[in-house]
Amino acid sequence: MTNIRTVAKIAGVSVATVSRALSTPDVVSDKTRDKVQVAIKEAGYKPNMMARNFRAKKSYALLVLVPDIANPFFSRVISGIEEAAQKRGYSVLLGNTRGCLDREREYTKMVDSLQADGIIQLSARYPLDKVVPVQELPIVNICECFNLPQIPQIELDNHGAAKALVKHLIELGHQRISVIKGPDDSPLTASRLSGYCAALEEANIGFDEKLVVDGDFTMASGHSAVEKLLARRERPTALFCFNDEMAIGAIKSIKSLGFNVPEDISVAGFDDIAYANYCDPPLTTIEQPAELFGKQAVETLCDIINGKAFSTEKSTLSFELIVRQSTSKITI
Amino acid sequence: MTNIRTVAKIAGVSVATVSRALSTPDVVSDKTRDKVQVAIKEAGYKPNMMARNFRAKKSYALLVLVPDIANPFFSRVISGIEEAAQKRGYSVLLGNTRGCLDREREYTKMVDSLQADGIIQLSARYPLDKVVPVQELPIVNICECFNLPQIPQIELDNHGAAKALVKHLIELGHQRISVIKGPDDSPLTASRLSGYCAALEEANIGFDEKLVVDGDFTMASGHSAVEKLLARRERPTALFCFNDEMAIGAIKSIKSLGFNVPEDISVAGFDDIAYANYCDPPLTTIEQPAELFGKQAVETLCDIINGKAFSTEKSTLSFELIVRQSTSKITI
DNA sequence: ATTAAAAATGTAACCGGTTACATTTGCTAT
DNA sequence: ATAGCAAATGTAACCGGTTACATTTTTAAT
Repeated sequence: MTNIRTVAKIAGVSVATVSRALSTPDVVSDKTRDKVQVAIKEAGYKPNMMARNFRAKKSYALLVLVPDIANPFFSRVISGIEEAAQKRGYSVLLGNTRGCLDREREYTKMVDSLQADGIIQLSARYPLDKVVPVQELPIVNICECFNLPQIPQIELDNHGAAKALVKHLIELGHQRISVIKGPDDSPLTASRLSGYCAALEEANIGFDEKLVVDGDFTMASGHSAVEKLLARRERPTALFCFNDEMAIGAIKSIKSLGFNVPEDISVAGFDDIAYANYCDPPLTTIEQPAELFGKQAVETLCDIINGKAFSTEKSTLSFELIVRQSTSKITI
Repeated sequence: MTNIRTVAKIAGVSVATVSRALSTPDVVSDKTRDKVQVAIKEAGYKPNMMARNFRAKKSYALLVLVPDIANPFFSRVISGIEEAAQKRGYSVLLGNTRGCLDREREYTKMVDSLQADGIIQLSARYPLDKVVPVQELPIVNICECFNLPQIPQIELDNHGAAKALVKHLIELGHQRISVIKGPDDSPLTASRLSGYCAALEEANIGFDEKLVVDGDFTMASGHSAVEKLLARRERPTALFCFNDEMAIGAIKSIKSLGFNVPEDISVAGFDDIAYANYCDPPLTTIEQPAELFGKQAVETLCDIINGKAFSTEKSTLSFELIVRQSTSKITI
């Protein structure tokens, strides 16, 4: 393996000059720079980034901790992360945690051992036993936040989005609006539920806890939740699922029970995954700026890593209500 | 930052002993090992992996080059890669190439600069101008292969899968079977098309090139392809799409034109993405062992990296035909 | 008790860059 | 021509581990 010393020998200069010709070419004379370039070509020299990074005590790698990389929403976020990271000269390390705390902890050690400069976490669990300053463990928490004031967080206006969606349903005449929520340990569940309640309250509709059923963000859970819901005497006329997958599962279930969407029951989701526009009927949902989550996370994390000023205020991104054909005016 | 020398001083031993206590504990006496452990705890020492890897000239990172991380099939493959890599002590670097050759080339340099030990490529383009031995650029090509005999490749039996699927359609009585193929520069297109032809030939059905239309693996392309297809005088009775996304787009289009699936036209896809079981009607398709692709790729790549024996034979994985409700007996 | 062999430990070079500091070279002004 | 300064280059230490080789300690055998 040719190294910088080989190049120096060929060019007839010192290793320092070769190093400078590469990293700070402006301080090297034109003549010398050319000599070095020729020598580099002749030697077939490729700088050893590990050596460079080791010296600089930086890995130039960002670690992404994601509960499930196969989730289409997370995929888009990661796509945004990758693009932004690449632009800034960082590489992206992938950590699929499957929601498992052990794996999160394990991956977090990569920062201690200088294998990653920082972490972007896409789920709501702080990976250490106690919170340390972000300078010590550079971390940005996005999409689903654990609400620690010391940690930079980027989140959708989940309350506002849920409220807007439910308001849309109410405007269509719906009063009995069911919810398939997420797991109770997810902060998304709480904020979307509060948005739901807020919309009901504004319209003077009473909250009925029997209309709220559990889900876990999978299509299968949406499917099974509906069976309970429609077995009841008094059926809801609309159904708000806390993500698109559950809505898709719910629609399948509703149809197989002999009902129609939206004629018998309106269904709405959350996320606007690619498929939402292709299901039958196309899904009314909330669009999230997935790639923007990734981009902002990278920018904030890089600021932290490089000791720049950054805000510990939670950053809130805006949503868009996408009305498609899965919701319609109530028909009696 | 506490380093190995600090620990050595505290423990009252040499740096070599500390290093050995960590990497080859069996050659260190019990007493010394304990002393070192205590010193490590006292110093709060975390080994610097960059230094270790630098010395070993190995990054212990595998680079995954994927054309589109948001593709649900690729997501599953990556999930399999991540799991297998983690088990073997490798981390996973993500390179989203968006099918762009420049980005592939750029990422490939990470191996030259020792930022990655090898590459798993999920698309069919060799990233260098000319092929070099895998020992020089450790690379494994999976899912969609460029057919270079020197490069280890793992692929589905695409010909056999397409043939089995078309045979299934023929057995249901279909004779006019349309195809929405992929881009012509993808080897998947050729092998799946040849499987289609083989099935037709076995059934003595003539090949009609007017039944084959272009697609690009997106839902939108499946949607628009159908419009051309059904505008014709003599409609096909079945449609084989080269992936599930296009099939989903096609189904939407078919329905919006007033036809029913499968009564008027049977539709089949390829990949068995999670959604295939939840669309309406559920999609007949080919299941690919996505995670297994990832696992085998990691194993082969690690063998190459570590100089072990490996096969340059193309490895072929088996598929499964999943018959759901989007295909049915022809009705006339 | 003595010695040989084995086990444990220490010393120091090494990996391939970067960079503080020292030195040399080139340029300008008198 | 020469001092004075800036620009260019060189020397060598340093980053934090690993490991070949040398040395010391322990164990086993006579």
